[in-house]
Amino acid sequence: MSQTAESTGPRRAPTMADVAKLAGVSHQTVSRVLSDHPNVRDTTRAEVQRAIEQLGYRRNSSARALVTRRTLTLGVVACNPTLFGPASTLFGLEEAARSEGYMVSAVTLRQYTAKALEEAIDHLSDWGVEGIVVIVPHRAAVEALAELRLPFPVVTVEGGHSLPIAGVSVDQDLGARLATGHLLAAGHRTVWHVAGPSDWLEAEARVRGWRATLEEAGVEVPPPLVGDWTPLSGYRAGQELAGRVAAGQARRSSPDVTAVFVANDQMALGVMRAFREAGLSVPGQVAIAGFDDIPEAEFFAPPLTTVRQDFAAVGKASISLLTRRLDSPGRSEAERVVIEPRLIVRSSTVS
Amino acid sequence: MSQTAESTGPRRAPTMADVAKLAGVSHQTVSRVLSDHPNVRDTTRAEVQRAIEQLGYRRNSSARALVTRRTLTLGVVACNPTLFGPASTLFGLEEAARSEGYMVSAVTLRQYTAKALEEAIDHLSDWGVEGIVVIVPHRAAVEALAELRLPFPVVTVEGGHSLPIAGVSVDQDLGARLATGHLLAAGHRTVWHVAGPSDWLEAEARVRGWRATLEEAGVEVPPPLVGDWTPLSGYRAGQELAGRVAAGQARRSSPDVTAVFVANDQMALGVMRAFREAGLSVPGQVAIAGFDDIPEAEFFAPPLTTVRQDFAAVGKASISLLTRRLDSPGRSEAERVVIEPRLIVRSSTVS
DNA sequence: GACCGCTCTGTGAACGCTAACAATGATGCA
DNA sequence: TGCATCATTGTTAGCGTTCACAGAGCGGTC
Repeated sequence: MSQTAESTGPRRAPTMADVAKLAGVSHQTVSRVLSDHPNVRDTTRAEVQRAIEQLGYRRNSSARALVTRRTLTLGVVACNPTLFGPASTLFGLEEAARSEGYMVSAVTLRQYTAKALEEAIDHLSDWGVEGIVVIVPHRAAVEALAELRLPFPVVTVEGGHSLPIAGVSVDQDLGARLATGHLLAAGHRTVWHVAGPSDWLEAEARVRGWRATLEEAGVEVPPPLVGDWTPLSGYRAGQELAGRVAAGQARRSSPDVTAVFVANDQMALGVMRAFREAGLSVPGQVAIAGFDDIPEAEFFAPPLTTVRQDFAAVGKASISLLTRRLDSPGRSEAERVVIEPRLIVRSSTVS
Repeated sequence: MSQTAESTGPRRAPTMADVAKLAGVSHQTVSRVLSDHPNVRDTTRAEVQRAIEQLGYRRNSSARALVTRRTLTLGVVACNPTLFGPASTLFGLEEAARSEGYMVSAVTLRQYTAKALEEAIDHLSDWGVEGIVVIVPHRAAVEALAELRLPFPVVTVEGGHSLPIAGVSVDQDLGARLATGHLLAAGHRTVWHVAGPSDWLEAEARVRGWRATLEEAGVEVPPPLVGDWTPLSGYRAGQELAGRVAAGQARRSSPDVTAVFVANDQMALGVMRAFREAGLSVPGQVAIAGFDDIPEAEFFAPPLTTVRQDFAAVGKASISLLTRRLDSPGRSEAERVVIEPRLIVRSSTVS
């Protein structure tokens, strides 16, 4: 009861020659039919089609790639596909690639070292990808990437603007300004910040936008706390902040904590838990804004004001940047696409 | 300032023949060095290695695949890589595949129709995958899959047990029993259930486990509510349940709502929001348990009791199942791997 | 010294496809 | 009718590997 039919033996996959013989034409004509070449008589084409279906023939991609020198495969190096951002980007990216006729192969990274990145890229090169998208918004990784002289085009996602690599990114600075400005407009004297890890480019840009907004408004800039994107680290930062609220009137060394801009929604969740445990009401005593707009954010207690990033658009854009490069290998300037984020106001900042 | 060096022109990638010429040996010897064949003199091997490095030579995977008839590529069809489960599975799976020397190419599905599934598989076949993992725990999809007679092995993830396809799954029934049993043990008269969409196999299995536990305990089985995995649908179900609590003593047609087992954490979040808005305390008036243990669950308000699934293990197991099949094509029985879930008790069920 | 067996290396032929060119027949037009 | 043109098809030669086999050289055994 094996899957192969009858007793024909192991029966190898049919080849173009088999189809040709059955249809009574040359293999080249079969090839022409498959690649939609115009100069094939309709009756011949039909005959070939029938033979193809009858045999269940499929073109051998390796043979094809060998002679055309095109594998039609794109590689992706992703940091952690469990995070909402990278996962969504990957989703949009794969769809875009498929619709342009490419296959995408992904490699995930456990560590963000130059070595791990090189290994990942090596692995992809071994399989002959025509280009890669790197979704590792980590300073060290992007710098290592810039050093590498690769024989195919590379596009980064959130790779920053300082290095000469093509890339797509959301305007993190603007996002941070939207959130911080929103809190200031609500009447808060200043806005505290729980940042992401300092070696992440996104984290850094969000700090910049937050700081600039405060400085432009001429208000005091409190020292930012630093987390690692996880709810737990947000929880720790929240405890620290709650402590300051409690100290309150007593200690006048830093401004009151009445508003916090947290660098991502997961950490904001942790911060809110800490506040809850400390008996602080949100937004009554402290207003909180996050970043990302993960699907859960709307249902947090209270629903979280946050900055939405269109990750699907990011994925799509990265593919179009990459394929554009593949089509015209001449261009070498580092093209950049920037996508605008949007502020989503919910009840964690307005009562 | 193009990426190619000097004025050597477009310069094609070096081939085995180039390496052979430089090292003063035949291409076959180069091949032997690359595949670690024992019968090569050490000095020769070193010479070849040096030539390889000097030229920056890489084996052409297409040519290799053509002659060996092995693409060393595995395909994955995933439903929605934005969900925590599939994403984590993919993560573990990719890592396992890579360590076994395979590349993985993923295709994502927007719709769960037989047609979409077939297209996805077609796409993968076109690129010559040696086998595929299907992460689409949807009844229609799995049934369609069972109909397909594919020329390569297929492994499902959460594909149910009714069909003769190899697969890996978490024991959903057990998970539901753990959660429901936990709530009964805490003294609740019965446990309500917010289920996932009925055409999802996981949802169905969780309903089964929940119902069986109640029946075995000899308590009344309330009618299950149905959501679609999203927090919003959980919110709606929560409103419905909150209404019943309010009706309370008045209406005796169904048992009191004091405990709810929700089929995933995201919906549980929605349920909790609805309860909060209705002024119901968790776990004071109603206890809630979820399923999945997403990273956020621990920081919900209150932290959520839930069932943890080891998705990384699922991914790993699916690859080992698949590669085992590739290595011994004879076996055709539908092997199944079942992974045990674990109950994580937090304060949403105990005060 | 003839023979065997072993190690190391090279030669030639696939693998299944596309590209380039050649060949055929039909058609158009002077 | 003759010649150029075009549509349609076939033939041949690779693409860069690996596999199967052959061959050279060497040491040991009887």
